Amino acid sequence: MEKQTITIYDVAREAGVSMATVSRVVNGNPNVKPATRKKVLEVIDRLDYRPNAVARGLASKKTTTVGVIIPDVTNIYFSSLARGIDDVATMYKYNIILANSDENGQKEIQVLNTLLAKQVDGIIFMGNQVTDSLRHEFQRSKTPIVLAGSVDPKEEVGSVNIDYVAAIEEAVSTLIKHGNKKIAFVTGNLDDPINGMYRLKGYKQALNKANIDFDANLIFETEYSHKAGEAIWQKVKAAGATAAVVGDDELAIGLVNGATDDGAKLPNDFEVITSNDSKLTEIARPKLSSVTQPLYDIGAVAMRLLTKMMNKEEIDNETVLLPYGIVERGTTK
Amino acid sequence: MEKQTITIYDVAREAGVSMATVSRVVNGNPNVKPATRKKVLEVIDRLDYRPNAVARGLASKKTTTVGVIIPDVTNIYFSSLARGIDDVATMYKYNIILANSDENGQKEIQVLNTLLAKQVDGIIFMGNQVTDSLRHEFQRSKTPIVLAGSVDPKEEVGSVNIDYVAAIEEAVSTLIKHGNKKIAFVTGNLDDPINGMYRLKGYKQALNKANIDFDANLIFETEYSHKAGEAIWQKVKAAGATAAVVGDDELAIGLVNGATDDGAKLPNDFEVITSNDSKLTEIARPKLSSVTQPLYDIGAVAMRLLTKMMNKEEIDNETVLLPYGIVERGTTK
DNA sequence: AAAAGCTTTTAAAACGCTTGCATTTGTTTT
DNA sequence: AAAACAAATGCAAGCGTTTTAAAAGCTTTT
Repeated sequence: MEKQTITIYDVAREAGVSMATVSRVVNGNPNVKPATRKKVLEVIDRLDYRPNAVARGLASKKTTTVGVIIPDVTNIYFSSLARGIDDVATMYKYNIILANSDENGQKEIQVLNTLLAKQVDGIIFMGNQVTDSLRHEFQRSKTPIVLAGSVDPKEEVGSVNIDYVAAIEEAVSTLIKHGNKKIAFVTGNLDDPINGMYRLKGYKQALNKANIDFDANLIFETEYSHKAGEAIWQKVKAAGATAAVVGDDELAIGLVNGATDDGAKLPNDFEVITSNDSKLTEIARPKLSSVTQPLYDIGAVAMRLLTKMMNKEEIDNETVLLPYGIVERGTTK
Repeated sequence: MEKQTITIYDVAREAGVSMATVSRVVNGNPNVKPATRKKVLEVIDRLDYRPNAVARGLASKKTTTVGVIIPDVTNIYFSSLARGIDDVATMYKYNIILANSDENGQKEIQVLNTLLAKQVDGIIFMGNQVTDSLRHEFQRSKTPIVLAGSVDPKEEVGSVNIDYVAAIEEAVSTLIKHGNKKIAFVTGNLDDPINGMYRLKGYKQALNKANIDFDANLIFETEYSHKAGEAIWQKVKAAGATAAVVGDDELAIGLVNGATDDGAKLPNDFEVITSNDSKLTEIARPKLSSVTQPLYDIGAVAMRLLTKMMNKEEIDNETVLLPYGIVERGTTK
């Protein structure tokens, strides 16, 4: 008893029409007499027919599937975006192939290639940098791509982000306004333009406006993890910082916990503003002050943008910036 | 200038062999003379040929894609499993179609159907209950399915879990040993057999062994969120509980934060043991004592089991239980 | 009632690959 | 050197749809 699949051909025979007609009713093509449609629908129902999407994909050259390259699903920042992506994908009848890349350039390229082999209709990429080899692959395939919460300085591909420069400038200015002069800049990989270019730029601009000299000793590059945050506290403290802007919530909590466990009282002894406003910020104690970002929306808008590209619709702006804000919670005075 | 795809046929022509031969080298079939293989490989490289997975899928009836139904990627418990799933999927050359279900029975069925339409080779299901209609769909399709961190009391489908009964019994016994008599049982939906059957059973068994009467007022059913945890603190307190076992880490942190914000000092005024040992337990302050589960491994083993099923390999045991433990951190004396 | 013009329906050719079977080529045996 | 066998390759029939061009049915017009 093998997996006995029933095909469009069976339906056609049973209904006494041609495959083409069945195909039309399945696809909602209006050129079908209501009576015929009804008859076919009945047979479909009776036979419990389910169109084979693979065959459809081959014939129509559309798979209604999009690839999503994500550094790590386990990181709440990215999983929040992913949720937004999946929801609007579903809304537009697409499915998502999710692939973790660990921000490893080689894996990214490999994954990208298998996604293209699978004929995805589009791709959403999250990751730190769009390397040249990656851009090369993007170009080669004519498949639409949009970056979500990720940036391509050359702006050659669509993307959805917030204005990281302005956001961090505002965060740092807030910290300065509170009287801090030595503010640590704690982020992940500086090769990521979000960190090494935009956020850093915002940081410098804020210092500049306040006539504070830039001090390279206050720049800390580490990984996005709680442990890394705890570990870096001693260094931050040793550098004499009285506050920090941090590029990732988990990292920020690590720093806060490192400080607290070390006897510091936040926000009086030390202030922190983090960057992602994930739900972790409300979970931590004290609650984290943060740049706010519409995480879910970044994913949702990115996917929406992608649907437009896949449909070859007119697009006014391929690089969209969503609004950000600053919330002060327990880690700022 | 349309997306000009080059096919196996082009390669065959250029290399002066038949499609069959090209297919063989692409698929690593050993029946090809090394010299021919080399020649074909060169052409493939030169033409930058990339086999169309959709066509392959249609011809071979294998898509090397598995469907993953997940309640919510944003929940760290599930995303940890998902990470394990994806990693071993990649290891075995599979890709993953990820679909959020919100534990909504209707969405689950719908998603399941589109996954089957896409001809996935297998399915990993995470969700609270395997309803009859779901089981019906499982049965109907001959596609292999395994549950990860989810349970089917009827044991009709493969699954990977820990022994929830024993784990919670041990957790509660620990709390009893610490002198607690009124222990709250705080979880999500009791319709989920993990909560309503297994964990609850473990809870009752522990009470029973200690000759403590079961008190229905100490059972709290809510949703898996930080907010819900904060909210339920007052009720837990009002019920006179001096400790709690909690079914989800985010929920547990909510409860802990609710207590702490209310002036309670943990663990002396109140003890908590949570269930999932996700990274949140280390992030929270005080750190959460917890039942430990190998989250990543549950996903990984589930996927490994699925590969065996897809390969029709012999399987000794379709319902596997992984080891659990108890770690006492800051929320127990 | 033939001509015109629509609306429906059908036939059959793709889509790009895998695979069973037949054929060809090459190697051993006798 | 013919016979037997093994290795390598080619042929062609699928796989289950979509889609285009052509055919068939109906209505209206004249």
